[in-house]
Amino acid sequence: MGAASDGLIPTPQLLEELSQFFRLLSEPARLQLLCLLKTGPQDVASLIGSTGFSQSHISRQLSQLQRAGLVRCEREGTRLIYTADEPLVNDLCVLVMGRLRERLEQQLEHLQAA
Amino acid sequence: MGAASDGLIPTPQLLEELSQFFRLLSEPARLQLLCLLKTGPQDVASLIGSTGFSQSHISRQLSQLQRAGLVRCEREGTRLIYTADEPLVNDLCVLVMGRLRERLEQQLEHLQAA
DNA sequence: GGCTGCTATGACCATAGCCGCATATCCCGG
DNA sequence: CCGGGATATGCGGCTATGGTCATAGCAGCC
Repeated sequence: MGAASDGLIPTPQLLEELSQFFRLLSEPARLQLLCLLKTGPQDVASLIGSTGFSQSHISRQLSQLQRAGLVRCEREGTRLIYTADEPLVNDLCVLVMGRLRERLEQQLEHLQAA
Repeated sequence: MGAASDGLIPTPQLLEELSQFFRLLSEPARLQLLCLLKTGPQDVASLIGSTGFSQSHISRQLSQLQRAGLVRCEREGTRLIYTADEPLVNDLCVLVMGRLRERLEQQLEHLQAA
């Protein structure tokens, strides 16, 4: 399964868009923000407190995520409440985590065999 | 499904490993190599020809992919034949492509509605 | 309107990573 | 064991981006 697109070579544009998407997740700070927001909407102050990053940094990263549609925000008084708006990210992380786990197990048993 | 880990905040190490994995896919060159190899094993010369990149660049990228276990190689005479060794990558790409498609459709109908 | 607190942005530095050139290293075949 | 082709690696230039500081913009409240 998943074989529907096997054998197809993506166009350069698609390749670029795919890699740009993965690039968003390739930064620990952004991934952390997404994971924090996964647990529920939060305002910027909370995110700053949880991560320890500067306000400007948080703002930039959230902008990127918002432009990509991974996050959305709404005003609450003077604050902005951000919300993760893409279950796909979580699914991707779960898949990759499973893979990391498999690899560790393989390394472990390879070690025990030797 | 996939909801088993909702609400869990990854440790810094896990965050780092996840993002490192995504970083591998965040480079068009590497993603292209993976897509080319997805169609079947190839030797380095073919990859150079298909991509137009220099030999040293190809070699470096393949090294990275190999260290990550996404690719594996075996000798055939004097040449190295590389093989994509991870269906996960294709699955991830399919998921993201579906998401890109959805977004384009939304933009389209949003345009028509206006 | 002016003040206050929150968020976004411009300027800037430091670093990481891509990429090619030249060269070293390796491995097969003779 | 040696030669030649194939692959890996040291080096350097360049660009992109993470990260901070200072500051501008902006929305609400008195």
